[in-house]
Amino acid sequence: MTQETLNLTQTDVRLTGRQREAVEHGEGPLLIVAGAGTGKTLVVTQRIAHLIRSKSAKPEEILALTFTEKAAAEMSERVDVLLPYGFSNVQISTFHAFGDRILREFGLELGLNPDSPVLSRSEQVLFFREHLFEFPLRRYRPLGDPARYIQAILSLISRAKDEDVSPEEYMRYAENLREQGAAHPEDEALGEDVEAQAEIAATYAKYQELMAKEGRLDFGDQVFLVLRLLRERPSVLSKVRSRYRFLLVDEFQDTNYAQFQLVRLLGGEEGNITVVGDDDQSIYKFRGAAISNILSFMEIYPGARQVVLTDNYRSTQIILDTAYRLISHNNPDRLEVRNRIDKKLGARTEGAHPVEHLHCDSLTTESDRVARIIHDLVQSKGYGYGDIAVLVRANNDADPFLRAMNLFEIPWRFSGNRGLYSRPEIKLLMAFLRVITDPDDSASLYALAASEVYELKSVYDLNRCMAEAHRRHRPLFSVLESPEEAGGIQDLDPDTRSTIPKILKDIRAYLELSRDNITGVVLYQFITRSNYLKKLTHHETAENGAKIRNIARFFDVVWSFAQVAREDRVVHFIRHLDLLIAAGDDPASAEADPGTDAVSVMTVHKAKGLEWPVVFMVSLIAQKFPLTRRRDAIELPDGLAKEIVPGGDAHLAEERRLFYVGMTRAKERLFLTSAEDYGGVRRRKVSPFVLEALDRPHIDEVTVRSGALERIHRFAPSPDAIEQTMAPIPDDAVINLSHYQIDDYLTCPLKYKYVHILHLPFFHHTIVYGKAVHAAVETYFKHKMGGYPVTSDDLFIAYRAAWRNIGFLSREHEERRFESGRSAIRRFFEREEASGHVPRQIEEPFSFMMERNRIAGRWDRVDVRDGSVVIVDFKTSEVYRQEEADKKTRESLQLAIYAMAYAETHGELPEAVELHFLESGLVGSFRHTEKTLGKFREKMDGAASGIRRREYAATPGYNACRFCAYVEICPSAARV
DNA sequence: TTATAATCAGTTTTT
DNA sequence: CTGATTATAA
Repeated sequence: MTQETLNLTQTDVRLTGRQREAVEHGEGPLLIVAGAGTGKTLVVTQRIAHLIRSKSAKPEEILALTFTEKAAAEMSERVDVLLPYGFSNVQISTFHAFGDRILREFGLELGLNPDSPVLSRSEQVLFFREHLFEFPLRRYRPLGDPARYIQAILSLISRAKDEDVSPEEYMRYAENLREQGAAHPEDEALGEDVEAQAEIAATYAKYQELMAKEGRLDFGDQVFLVLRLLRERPSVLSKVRSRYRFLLVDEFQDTNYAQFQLVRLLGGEEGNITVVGDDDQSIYKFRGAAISNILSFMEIYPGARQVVLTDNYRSTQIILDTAYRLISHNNPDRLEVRNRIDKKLGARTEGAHPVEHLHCDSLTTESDRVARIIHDLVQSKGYGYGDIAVLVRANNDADPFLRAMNLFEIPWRFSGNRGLYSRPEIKLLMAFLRVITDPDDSASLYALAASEVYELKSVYDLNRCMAEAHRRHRPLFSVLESPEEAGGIQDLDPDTRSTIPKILKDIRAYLELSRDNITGVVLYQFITRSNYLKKLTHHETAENGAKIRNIARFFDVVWSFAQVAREDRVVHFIRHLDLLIAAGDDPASAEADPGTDAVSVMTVHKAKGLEWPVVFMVSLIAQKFPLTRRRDAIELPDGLAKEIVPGGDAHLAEERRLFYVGMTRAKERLFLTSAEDYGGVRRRKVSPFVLEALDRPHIDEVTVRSGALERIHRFAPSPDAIEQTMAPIPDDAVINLSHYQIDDYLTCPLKYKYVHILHLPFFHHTIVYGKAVHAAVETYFKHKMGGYPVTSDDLFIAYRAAWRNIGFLSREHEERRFESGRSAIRRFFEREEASGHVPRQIEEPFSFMMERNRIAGRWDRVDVRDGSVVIVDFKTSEVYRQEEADKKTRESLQLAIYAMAYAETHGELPEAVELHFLESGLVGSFRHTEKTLGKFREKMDGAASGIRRREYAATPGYNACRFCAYVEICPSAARV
C-alpha cells in the first residue's frame, strides 16, 4: 500500500485492530462475525468508504444489500457522511429492491412485463380468491369453506421461493413421491401425502402461470425470478456481474437460501463478498432465514478471511456475561464452536447494576411493579422516559403494561404491527369514500357529518335527523336534504342549519368528481378542499403528526389499488378494500413522533438493532417465552428444503437467540419479570431462559406480591358484564328451548341475542346447502314411510326447489357446490336402497321438561334395528375420518338432547345415537349413558339460567368469531 | 406407567 | 377448531 492510499484511508474515528482489519481487507471473501453492540454498522460503512478512498473500487462498483428499507436508509446516510459530495452513488438497497430493478431492466428476457406490480400479501389473497376455481385443488378447497387454505398455500409458495424451489422441481418431487407411493400401497399416510403434494405442486405451477399471465409479481419473485433470469441468460449474468466488483451483505444471518444463492451468483467463485452477521442473533427462521448460510460460509469459501468483533460498546459486563451464559446453551450449533473462535463479548463501558429478576404473584402485580420502577427511575434516578424500553414476546402481551403505565401517567409508544384501519382519521376517510359509493349509507354519512372535518358544534340535531331517518325507514341523506319540511324537525340550531347544506353540497360535488377521476384524486381533493389536511399541519401536535402519517399510509393502499385495478373508481376501491379487510389486511398504524420522550414498548423482534439504558423483558414464563412451536398449516416437505437445519431443538434454539437479542439491548440496567398467575387456572412457571441466564436451578418463590386492596380490585366486575336492559325471567316461569338456542348461547350469548332475540337475518352458503340436502333426504323417507315408490329424480327435484342462491363466493362456487350436493344425494339414495331399512319414525317431534325449561325439537329419524332403538341425524359438514365422525357424535349437544328426550318419553335410553355424514357416507356412533348425559345437562342448565337472566355479554374467541355471521356488526368481535 | 380428559392459547416480520 | 401440554384416573 502506498503512502498516498494510507493517508486516504485515515478516518476520524478510532477503530480497534480487528475492526481495522475488517475495514481494510482487500479482495476475496470476508466473514465479519459481529456480536451485539460491536460496531457492525460502523465497520460496514467504513469499509465502503475505505474501498472508495483507497481506489479499490469506484462508488458505483459497490453493491450493499440489506434486508429492510430502514437498514438500507441508515447505511446510506452514514456512508454519505463519510464521503465527499459526488461520491454517493454507492448502491445500497434491499435484496428486493435490487431484484426489482434487475427484473424491470431485463425482465422481458423471461417474458415479464416490466410494469408488473408487486402484490402485498392481502392482494395475493385476493388474486388467489379471484382465480380460486381455476386451480387444480380438491382437498385444499373444501366446498364448505373454499377459501380456507388460501393463506396456507400462499405461505407455502413463498417458502418454496425462499428455498429456491421452482414449480418444476416441486412437480418432480411430487412425481417421485407418487412412484414411492405406488411401491408401497399399504402405507396409507404416504398415500395421503402423495395426493396432497401433487395438488400443491400443480397449484404452485398454476399460480406462477396466472401471475405471469396477468403481469403480477410477489415478493418471493423478486429474488426467485432474478435467480432464474441470471441462470438462464448468461449474457445478463455477465452484464450484471461486471457492474459490481464488491458485494456487501448486512445481517447475513437473516438471509434466506435463495438470497445467498443470488449473492454467490453475483460474486462468482472467489468473489469480493463481505458478509456481516451474528449467528446468535438469527431470529427470522419463520420467514425463511437460513442460519446455515452463516454457519457454513467458511466451508463454501474455504479461502475466506474471518474477523471476529468482540469489543462491546453498549452494555455493562454483567449484562454481557448473563447473556453469554444463556446463549452458550445453544452449543454446539454456534459459530463459536463450529469455527473455533471466541465470541465472548468484552464491555467497554462501566456499570455494576445486577440483572434483576422479579417473580410476581400475578400479571397485575407484574405490570404494576414495572410501571412503578419506571416511575422511580425517572423521578429519582435521572433517567428519561425515552431511556427505557419494555420488550414483549408477542404484541398481545403488551396490553397490561400499557394500562399500568397509564395509571402512573407514564407516556409510552407502542410499535404494533396493525391497526391502521381502526384509526379514527382513517375511519373518517373510509366513511367519506363509502358515502361517495352509496349516499344512502346512513351510518357512513353520519360518521362523516359528525367528524372533525365539518366541525359541527353539536350533534344534537344530527342525531334527531338520524332518529327520524330510522323511524321513517328512509336514508339519512334524504332527511338532511329538508329536515324541517319533510323531516318534521323543528328548531334547528343555526350552526347546523348552515353546515348541513354545505355537507350535502360537498357530497354532490365529490360524487360528480368521482365519475371520471381515480380514487386517489377524489380523496386528495376531499382532504385539501375541506381544509382537513391544513388543520392537521397547522396544529403541530404529536397526535396530528401521527394522523398525517396514517393518512399517507392509507394513500399507499389507494395507490396500490390503482396499480392492480382494471378501472380505478371509488366504487371499485371500496369493494376492493372490503375484500382486503376480509382477507386480514390491516397495516401498521404510524407511531407517535420518535422524538417525544416516551417509554418504548415493542416486541423483541422489533427491538433488534436498537438499544436503551434500561430494558425490561416481561412475562417471561414457559409457553410464552419460549413460545410453543406452531407448525405451518401446510409445510414445505423436508425433501425440498435446502437449508440444512442444525441438529437439536431448532425451535428452542431460535427462541433462545431471541431472548439473547432482547437482553443485549440493555446498556445499564436489565430487568427480567414474570408472574405465577396470568388469569388461567394453572400456575405458570418461570421461563427456562431466565434460569439459564441467571444460572439458577429453579425459581419458585414469589418475590413480589400485590397489596390486599389491589387484589380485591382485580375482581371488580367489568362494566359490560353488569349491564342489564330487561328484567330477568322469573325462575318459576316456563321457557321453551331448542338445541339451536342452547348451542348458540353456549357459543356466545351475544350471538344468541342476535339470532333468537333480535332475529337478525343471516345467510351463509353452508346453511343453504344443508337445507337443500335435508329437503331431499326428507322427501326420500316420507315416501318410504308412506309406502310410495321413490326415485333419485324425486330427490333432485326437492333438492333444486330448496336451493337458494345466497352467500356463495362466486357463481362457480355455487355450481360446484350444487353438483357436489347432487352426488351426495345420489350416493345417499343408493346406500339407503341397498340397506332396505325402513325407519320407524321420521321428523317426529318431542318435548320434555328440565326443571322449568321445556326442551323441544324433532328427531330426524328413529330406527329400530334388531329390537334396539337408534336415533339418527344427517349432516352435510365435510367429515372424512371415522374418528372425527365419532368425536362429533360424542360431543353433539343435539344428539345428547335427542337421547334425553327419548329416555324421558320412552323410559329408556336409545341403544345408540348416530350422525350420518352425507358427503363421505361415514357414520359416527355413540351410546349415551346417564353419566355422559350429565355433563350436557350441566351445560344446558348454565345456558338456561343465562337466558333467564337475559345476560348477553359477548364471549369473543378465536373460533366463535371466525365462524360467526355477525362479525361485521359485532362490537365485541375478536380480531381474527 | 400409560391412556384419557381438561386446559389453554392461537406468534414473531419484511419485502 | 386444533395442537400441545399437563392433570387425572385406570
